[in-house]
Amino acid sequence: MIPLLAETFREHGYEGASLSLIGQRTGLGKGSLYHFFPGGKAEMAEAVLAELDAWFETNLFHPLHTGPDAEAAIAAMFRTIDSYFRSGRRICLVGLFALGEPRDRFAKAIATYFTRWCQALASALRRAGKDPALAEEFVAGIQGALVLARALDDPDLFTNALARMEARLADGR
Amino acid sequence: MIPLLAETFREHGYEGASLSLIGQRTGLGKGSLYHFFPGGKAEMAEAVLAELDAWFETNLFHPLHTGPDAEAAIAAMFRTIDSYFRSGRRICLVGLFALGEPRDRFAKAIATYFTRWCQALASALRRAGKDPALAEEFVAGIQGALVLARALDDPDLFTNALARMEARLADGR
DNA sequence: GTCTATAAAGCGATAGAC
DNA sequence: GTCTATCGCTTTATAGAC
Repeated sequence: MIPLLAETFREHGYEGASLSLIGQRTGLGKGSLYHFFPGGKAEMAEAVLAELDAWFETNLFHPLHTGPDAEAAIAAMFRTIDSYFRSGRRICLVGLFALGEPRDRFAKAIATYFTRWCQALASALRRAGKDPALAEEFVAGIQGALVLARALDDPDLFTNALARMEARLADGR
Repeated sequence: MIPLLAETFREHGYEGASLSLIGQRTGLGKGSLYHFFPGGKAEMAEAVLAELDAWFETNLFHPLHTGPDAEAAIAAMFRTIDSYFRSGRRICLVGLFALGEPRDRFAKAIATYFTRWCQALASALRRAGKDPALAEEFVAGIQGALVLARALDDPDLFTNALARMEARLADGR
């Protein structure tokens, strides 16, 4: 259910994902949708952001913070990210919301997502003996690579960008 | 006229910029808007993208390609970019369009923008004796930094990101 | 050229039968 | 819980007076 909503928002944006479109994708009528989400579309988006937040917390931030081998945790992050964003064929919903109109409405969830990502990565970098300032650079690099990959319709741009970041770490730069 | 349209699309997105909102910002009624742009909103966006393309060609791409001092041209690009994006307080309209729904409709203009930027920067990097592969990395880094700065409502993130890119060049990395 | 009025369609949201 | 029907509003776009 939530994944279907997430995919609809990802592909059409918050405004572009009309209730009728959401109904088609989920196979539910408006009555059912408002039964599960009395708050309407805004509540659907909140639910999506909450689930997304939980997923990243479990699969990315927690391992980065607590993984015994920090270097391995960072390498695992790059693999997880490549898989999550379908090697550049999928965009970041939070990034899309951040750039667009819905930013103000979901400002807290958006800010939390990026703050936690940067902090978790910085923590792992520190423990791995690398420059923690790279965290912002990598998170921004990932977001930018998603923009570029989608703009040029070339998913390889994303995969290559991830590879270059890992190479920078290996070089000790 | 076009700058007013551009700012409205930047702040509200393609779908969020309704004709009534555009009318408010430009001070024109719908009759006047359709007089100048018979194709409606799509034609307004096309005009904005065309003007934007011309601006970047003149102020960024051309200097990067033909500037006698390639290193100085790259430094000038960073200054121009910082000014254009209001030190992180303004987002990139093309990046926003690329991530969102209007991507397919304006695919050509979007792809051209990023392709030319990467090519121009790669050309300057090559002539400056740097790694031309950094071009994609920097363009993506700029886009990602704009996402992050807006997500966290912290323009300094953008300025700092630009500074780190320049530092990487100076270090010969 | 710029305005008002209006058409036709789609939007989010609600009500109520089942 | 799920559906259909509907409300009120906004949207893009057009028509026509001035």
